[in-house]
Amino acid sequence: MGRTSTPGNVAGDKPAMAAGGRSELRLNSFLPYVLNNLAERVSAGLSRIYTDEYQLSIPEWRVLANLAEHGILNARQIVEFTTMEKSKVSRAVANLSARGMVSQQRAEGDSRAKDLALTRAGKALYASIVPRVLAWERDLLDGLSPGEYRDLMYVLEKLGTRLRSMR
Amino acid sequence: MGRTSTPGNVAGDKPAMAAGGRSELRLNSFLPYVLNNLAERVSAGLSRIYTDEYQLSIPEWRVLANLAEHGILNARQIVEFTTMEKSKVSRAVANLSARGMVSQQRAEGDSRAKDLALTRAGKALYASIVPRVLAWERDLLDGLSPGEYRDLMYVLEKLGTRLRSMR
DNA sequence: GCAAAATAGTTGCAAGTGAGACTAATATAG
DNA sequence: CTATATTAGTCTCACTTGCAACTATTTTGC
Repeated sequence: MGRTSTPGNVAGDKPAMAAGGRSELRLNSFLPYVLNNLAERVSAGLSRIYTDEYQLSIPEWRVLANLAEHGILNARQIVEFTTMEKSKVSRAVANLSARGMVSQQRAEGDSRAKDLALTRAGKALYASIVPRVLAWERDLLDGLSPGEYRDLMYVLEKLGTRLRSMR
Repeated sequence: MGRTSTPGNVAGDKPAMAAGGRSELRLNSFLPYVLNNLAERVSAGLSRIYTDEYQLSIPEWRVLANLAEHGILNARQIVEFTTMEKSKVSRAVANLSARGMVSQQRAEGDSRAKDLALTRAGKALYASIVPRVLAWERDLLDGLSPGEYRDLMYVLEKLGTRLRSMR
């Protein structure tokens, strides 16, 4: 599982050119474009599971998943984890709460904040969705070798870090 | 530029498990989640360039870039290239047209369709943006080795293909 | 050659969104 | 302490979006 050889050099070379200054834009090898197109299509494919079958919006699903994973969180923490707007999080929480999936309780020691947690029903909902989305991911990743998968996740992680340090 | 060794195994192993059926979801190694978070943050960072400084919305920028790259296109083709909603494309085209950046002309042989193309002003606008977005991308990619970059683009491409065959 | 289906593109409408004003509570500084 | 700044979360408003309905044209099938 060594280098992922690129048959036909699909991606083209890295646009380094620090000296020499070529400056043409090819969308198919422009990372922001490629990344966004792919992410949107992945999101659209996956979200059909929890929207169609569980009437959860994407923001609601993200809140659900983060609460499932981290236990008790307040809205600000969810904002940090998801990079969603705080108003978006607020509304997603309100909806989930109205549907009895999330409990809210003023936080001890800071009564501005609310401790959010999944209710029993929320956990059950989450538990019923997880296998479906994992299966979907598995299906998507099917063509990737373990090495390719690791490379991918590693580089995405690296880009995320880099991005954090850019502005 | 060989295997991208993963210090500390940031990404975790590929969730293959075809047999054995583990089923826990960890968001930080759940590709759709990681991909979307990254893509959104990349998009937010990059789009500041053409929104703040050129008053272009993201859909408008995408239309502009596709016309610059492919020459004459109709709206349907832009929809294909960008995977944006056709109404979104329609409105972006209308705006660009109103600002004199895009010309429209009924297509020969099919008078439902319109041949869209950049005007001189549209090309000039595009030409002034390209160096900025390329510089931004270069900055983002700075920490990546050429091998990592190729791995990334190759795997993203592969996922895109896979996705197309899923539905 | 014509009726029915398909396609290109626009538009109306309801829902979702982002930005920022706002309320309430807490932290900071002098 | 008290005044000021900061923070958590909600809410309002203007704008964007997605969907479906719609017009106009072209293609298909009989």
